[in-house]
Amino acid sequence: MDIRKVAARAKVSTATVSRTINHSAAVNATTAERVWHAIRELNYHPNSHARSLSSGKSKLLALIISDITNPFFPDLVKAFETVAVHEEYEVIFSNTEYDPERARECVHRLLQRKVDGFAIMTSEMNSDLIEEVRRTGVPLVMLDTGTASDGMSNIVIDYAGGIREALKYLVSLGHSRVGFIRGPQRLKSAQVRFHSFQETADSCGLLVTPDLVADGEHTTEGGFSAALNLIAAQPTAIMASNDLSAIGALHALNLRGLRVPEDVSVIGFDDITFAEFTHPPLTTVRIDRREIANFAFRGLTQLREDGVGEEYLVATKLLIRQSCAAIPHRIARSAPSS
Amino acid sequence: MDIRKVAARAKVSTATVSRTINHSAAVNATTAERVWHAIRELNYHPNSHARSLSSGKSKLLALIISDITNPFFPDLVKAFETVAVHEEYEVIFSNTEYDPERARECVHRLLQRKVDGFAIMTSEMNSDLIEEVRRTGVPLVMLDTGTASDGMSNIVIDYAGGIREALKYLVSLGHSRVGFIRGPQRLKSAQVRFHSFQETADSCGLLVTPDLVADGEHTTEGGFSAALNLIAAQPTAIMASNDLSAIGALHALNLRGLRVPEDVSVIGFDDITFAEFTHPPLTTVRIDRREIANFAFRGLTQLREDGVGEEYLVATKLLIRQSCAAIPHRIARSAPSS
DNA sequence: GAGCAACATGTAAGCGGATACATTGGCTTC
DNA sequence: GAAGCCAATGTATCCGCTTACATGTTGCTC
Repeated sequence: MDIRKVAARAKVSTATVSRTINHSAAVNATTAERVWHAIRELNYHPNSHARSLSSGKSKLLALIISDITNPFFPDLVKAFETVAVHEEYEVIFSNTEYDPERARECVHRLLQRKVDGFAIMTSEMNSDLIEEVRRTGVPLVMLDTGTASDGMSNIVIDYAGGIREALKYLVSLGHSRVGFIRGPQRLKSAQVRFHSFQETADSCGLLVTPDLVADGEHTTEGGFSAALNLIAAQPTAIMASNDLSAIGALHALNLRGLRVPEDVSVIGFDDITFAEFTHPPLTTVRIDRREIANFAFRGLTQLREDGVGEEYLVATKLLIRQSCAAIPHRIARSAPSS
Repeated sequence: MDIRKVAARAKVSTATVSRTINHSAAVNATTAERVWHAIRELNYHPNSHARSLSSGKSKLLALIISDITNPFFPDLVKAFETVAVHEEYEVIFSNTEYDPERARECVHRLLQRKVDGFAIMTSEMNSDLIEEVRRTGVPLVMLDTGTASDGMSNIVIDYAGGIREALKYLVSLGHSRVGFIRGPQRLKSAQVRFHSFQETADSCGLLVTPDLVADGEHTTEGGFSAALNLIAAQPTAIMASNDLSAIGALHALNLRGLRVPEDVSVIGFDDITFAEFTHPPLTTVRIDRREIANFAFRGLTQLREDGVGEEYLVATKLLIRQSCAAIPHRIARSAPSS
């Protein structure tokens, strides 16, 4: 079942069939109708490999993420797939498992598939690898870790703004001893969050002693043990670098008999789906993954058209739920009840 | 940069290069080394479309799921991708969004991509569509909704066993008024769960009055309102058709001031990642998604080799956490405290 | 030393479409 | 009515690889 059969059936040449399929304007409407008819009759589906081979376009987009199991990603993947499919692209997505070596393999595999674009939504990617992709000329959109330049666009999330808004909110509730659960400091995105926390704390006159900072690795387990450590410093609030660690913290607090938000307020970051269903529902900073996905797709399209990269800014937004409370005025400076 | 350049560089024919790349035994070791060397020097990556076109194999697998945003799927997708990539396959995955029409589009798109196999892990798929795939001769593995036959394998999850185990556990804790939150009854998997609940209840001498059954649509929102309805029937335990609705139920109960598990026990199904982090941690029935993924991949491989489908059985397992408690003996038959 | 495996390598024909270029026929223009 | 044009379609090449078949080499047997 190939284009020849269709051509024979419709009594035209293969060229005309091809033109019809590709909606070329040069085909007479009547002829086109005859061709479509033959296509339907034969239940013909063009071979995309042959198409890609001769046209040089695969209509395939690569989406590289760290780990689909991390609740940050599913929304992103879904949104990206939705736009892509809508624009007649297929997406191949790949997990790097936070491993630069796997990332390298991913990229190479996908390069062979001649993808028409790379959306790399992860940080574990060596700069030489990125350079390699750049040199191939395949459009490339990065998240946080890129730079808008020739052939590459970058999506920047306003982590700093989010952290600032969140911390100021805590301060407005009367908190002054705020603990922070950091993410892996090798990730730029985690660095920025922590840095922004420190800066905002400074500007608000909060003292950030070392015992108010713990490492949570951006996981629930990490958040759990980090919170356990933080408890000794008797914070009235804990801010986590992401929701997963905030959830871990919630559990640690619960285990220690500390009530949230009465004894300790907790605030997360990302707004994963589940944040709404923790106990109590988690106040957090939302990052809109659909917006990221849309920017990524748009960036790729743009790059294909004029080759010049752009920078896209994704805003964040504080989402107040029920895991933070004001400190009763008269005891605002004392330790949490215990 | 094509195979010709490599051939020239290594001073061999393109055939030899091709053989080398494909690890054909016919190539002399010394020659092969020279070829690999040239490949490395030129940083050559074979064009997979050309490969697929001439070999007839795409090394591409289609994984069709309902919605990556549903926490049941990420583990499955990841595990499937892991085995596939390990065996040099790439996977294209697609969301049907629970929509048969989208499912049809997915299948057609992927048929054009000449995927070497379909893993359809979703139920919203008309039987004629499945028949269509079957006729193409592309290996096909289904979840729950298929039948082991020519060119098609089926993975069967032991929902009934899981429900039975869970309900018997509740009974062993002294519960006799158990509410059930059903899933969408158009899904076979949800039907089976409910049916098994009724059956087990019968065999244990439990009375399942209509007010003890509510529809939760397998979502948190659905579970929430279903639980709200069930409360009127004063159950001592609520069993949900999946974890999402169990989580919704947890919230409803909490909202109504009912403590879990002291006042009402709750039990879920699936064991999504988050089940561990609810408050209290959710007792549930685990379905091992990695096992499903492995079966799916193995099934596809098998089908390619001998074309005859098999049936794979996935066991379920009760996971006791903290959302269920025994009814104090003397009030075992009375209504929950209120 | 002829004959013949067995192995290593080369040659060339597709795989199924896209598309540059050629061809055809009808229509306008002067 | 010849020249020129445009629209519609056809012809044939190429995309980059795999592979059947052809060819060349070596070593072994009798």
